[in-house]
Amino acid sequence: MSTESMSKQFDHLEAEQRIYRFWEELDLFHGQVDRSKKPFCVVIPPPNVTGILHMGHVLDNIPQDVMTRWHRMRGFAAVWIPGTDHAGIATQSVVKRQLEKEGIKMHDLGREEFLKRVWQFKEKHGDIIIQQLKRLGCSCDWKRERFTMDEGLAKAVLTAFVQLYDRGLIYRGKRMVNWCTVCGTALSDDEVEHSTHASHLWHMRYPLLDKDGKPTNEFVVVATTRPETMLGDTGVAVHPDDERYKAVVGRQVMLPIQNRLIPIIADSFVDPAFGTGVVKLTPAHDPNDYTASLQHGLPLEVVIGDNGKMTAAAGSAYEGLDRYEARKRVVADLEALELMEKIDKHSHAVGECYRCKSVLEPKVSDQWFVKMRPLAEKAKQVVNDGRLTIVPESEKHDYFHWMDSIQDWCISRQLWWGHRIPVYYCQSCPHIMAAVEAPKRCEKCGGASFKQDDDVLDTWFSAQLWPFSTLGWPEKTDELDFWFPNTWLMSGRDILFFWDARMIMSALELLGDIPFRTLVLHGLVRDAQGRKLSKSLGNSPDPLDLFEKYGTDAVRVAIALNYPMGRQDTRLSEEIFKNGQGLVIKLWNATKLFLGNLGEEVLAFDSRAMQLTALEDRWVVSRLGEAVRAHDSYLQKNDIVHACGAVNSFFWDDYCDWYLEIVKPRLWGEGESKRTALAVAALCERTLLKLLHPYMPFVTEELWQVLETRGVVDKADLSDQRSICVAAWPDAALLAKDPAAESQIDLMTSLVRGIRDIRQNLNISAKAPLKVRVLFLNDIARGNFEPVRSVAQSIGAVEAFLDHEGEGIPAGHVPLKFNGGIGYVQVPAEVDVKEITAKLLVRIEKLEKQLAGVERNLANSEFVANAPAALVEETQDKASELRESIARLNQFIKSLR
RNA sequence: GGGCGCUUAGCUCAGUUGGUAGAGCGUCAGCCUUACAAGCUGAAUGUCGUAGGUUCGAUCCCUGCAGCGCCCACCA
Repeated sequence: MSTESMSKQFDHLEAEQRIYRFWEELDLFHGQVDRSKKPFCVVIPPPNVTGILHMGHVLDNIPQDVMTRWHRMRGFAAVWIPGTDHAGIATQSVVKRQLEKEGIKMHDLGREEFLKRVWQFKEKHGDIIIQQLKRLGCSCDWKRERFTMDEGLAKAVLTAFVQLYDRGLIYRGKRMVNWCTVCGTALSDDEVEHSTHASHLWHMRYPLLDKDGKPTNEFVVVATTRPETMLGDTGVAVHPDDERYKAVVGRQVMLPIQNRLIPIIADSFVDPAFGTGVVKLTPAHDPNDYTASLQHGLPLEVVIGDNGKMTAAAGSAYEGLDRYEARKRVVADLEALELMEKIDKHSHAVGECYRCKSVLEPKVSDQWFVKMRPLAEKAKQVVNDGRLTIVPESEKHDYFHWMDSIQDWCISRQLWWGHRIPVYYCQSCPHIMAAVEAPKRCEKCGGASFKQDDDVLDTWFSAQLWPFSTLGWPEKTDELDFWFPNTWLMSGRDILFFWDARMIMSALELLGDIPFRTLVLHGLVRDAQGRKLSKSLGNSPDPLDLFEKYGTDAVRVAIALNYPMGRQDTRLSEEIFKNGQGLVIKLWNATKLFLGNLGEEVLAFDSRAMQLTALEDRWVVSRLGEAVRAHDSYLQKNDIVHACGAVNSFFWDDYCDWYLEIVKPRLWGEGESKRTALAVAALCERTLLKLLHPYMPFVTEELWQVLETRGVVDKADLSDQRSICVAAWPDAALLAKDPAAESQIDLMTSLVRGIRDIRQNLNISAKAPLKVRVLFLNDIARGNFEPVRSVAQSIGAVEAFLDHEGEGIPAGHVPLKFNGGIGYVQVPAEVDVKEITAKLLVRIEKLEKQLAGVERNLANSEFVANAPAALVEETQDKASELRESIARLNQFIKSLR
């Protein structure tokens, strides 16, 4: 590509997919076990197989791609393992709904046929999210793509189950669990979301019987938030020490509507201060009541069915009614019976399903559980002793708290889509067996007939194995040996407990090691008003729209520069994407400037052997090295914002705004000076493209190819030249710091800025030549000035710099301060004296304010006595400096009159 | 109910061994300067949430208060 054909801007719509195909053809992302290199392994948090890309994925995956690309370029044996999650509940309900649209009921179809349909659905839609991750530029090893229900992973899941079962860490038990009536399955405690609802506290009268079981005119009044459950009451409880009710303990009440006699018992779980101090007991539908019923031998009466509708036991008047409809009905019926004492307003928290948001019902049922206590202890240990790092550290607090209050994990789900629990019930005896493969004979009785458990496992059960199941566990593979533990894991804060914590526990238990060395958690993105992104609010931009509008590189770099580090969430606005786009354009144009001046020449240089004499060349190389060092040290600390920011500000502020502006005259000229400037610019270009590549992979690849085809070659750069993806990361050691050059350029830029400031203040045009007298603080400053004299002259449009001699401000000059001395700019005759005076007075006022502050400190004897000597001295210098400046300005104003 | 975080320029946010504040965007002013007007140059703007405490000195450390947010939680 020649300069002429380098288009005006980067056509991201045309280029991105072409470039991604190019990478795939070269097979650059396939990680190989290579023991001569250091391993780097990241596993993607597997998106739902039927999902589509949203901003959450974008947020998750950009840092992973940045880290993977960075390590790959740094010569690690890097692999980023992709894949998808079968997402039990979500996928099953999508397919179920789809079938219903066709008028097919899932249960009519039967388990086997239904699963066939889900697989078909998966085959059809499973690739969408993968293609979208490619659009995002993710450099995943697609040859290692996995699915949580593929053959290998299924084996891992069953093996894990059997091992935990054999160690006594998995058991079956009758418990009260959270039941989602919409999804039709039990959930774990972590899948419950609590939210506060404004509701009522119904006070209901239960007619009291006397000691002999005869009706009385008395009542006990119970308070409840769920009146419909009274149909299943099998008792009433009061606190044993509650004087108000001591007399009635042991007596019975007539449960209204049901007309059933139920006992009044005493139990200390009752809070006498709440409501009336009397609690109705519905053992089948309340966890506390269930516990109490076990102690007091109360029966279970199930009145709400699995589908959220009232059962036959609720009575024929209620059977089949939705639970909320039944609530209204019960309240009305009790009112009609004059048994409703009062209804208070009351707000309380209810548990909701994290998937479908419907209100959960407590339900007593047989479920499978994992014993978490022993696992949690080990998981705390590895974080405590620093083997596993959590970033940001503040999240450790939540982690430990969760581990400390952990309950056993309900892993059985009453679904069809998922890993079927590998437990077999002998049909000839009560023995049950857990096995990866269906057993042939019963260990106990030798029977050959088995029934497999109907339930499937929680999706998070398979997800927790992801860091090692994707590497081949339970087989002893080379990959597992090399890449486990994973290097690094990035996830949103919202799945710390669902996923991250459980991976830690299962890896420790099953492999005896941590799953990854560093866990990095990020916050969420919100919209410009600070609201959560959600479909219903319509405030969640489609990432693909953003890619098309701004370019994927622009979106990526914008996210990187605004990443929600730590606990803070980040607000997204179109503004940041526009800025990202600006950076892409700027990079494009800087390269265009460089190539435009290269002409048809071939530029083969050796950066290691370059003898830089021009000050700006030495300076920019020094700054470049500083940028590499800053970037790497930030990214080492997982600080993507500052890492990317360091490169960004070098590129824009140092390279474009100063270096390129300074060397333009050299580029327009001829000869060695031009060649050197081109070589330095080429070094900067090549280095910048590499530094920016993890953030902006597409445009940097495009420009890298342009430089390659134009023969811009650094002989010192032994990069693999096929693609920037495998180019060698810049070596900061070759870009040594040059303090002399830095302070010289610093002097120059501050001087030029001072002159520009005066031009603006006095309305002197940018090009009008000025005469400037300079007075240096010392010989060092004078020495620093000489090499930059001509540069400052051209950049500052200065006709001549003259040495200032003598006292005070020369007549008709306005003073400025720079890092190294004082300058006096000769004021052209046509400038308005009044205007200058006014502006100077403002400046004097500011200086005087500052001086007052400093003098106050110095007047304080305790400050002088206690502050470090160096600070006191510094303050004194500052005071005299300020006094001098004020005096100078006053003198100048006088001289104008 | 328990725990945690946040409060800094008009907006979004940086700011660690405590030494009176920064960036980007926006605003204003001047520039179409042969890479880029999606650009360049410059300017203005802050009792660092509030009341105390420690200190010579507090945006920073401690305490109370207010507002916002997050996580955890079976008072019916």
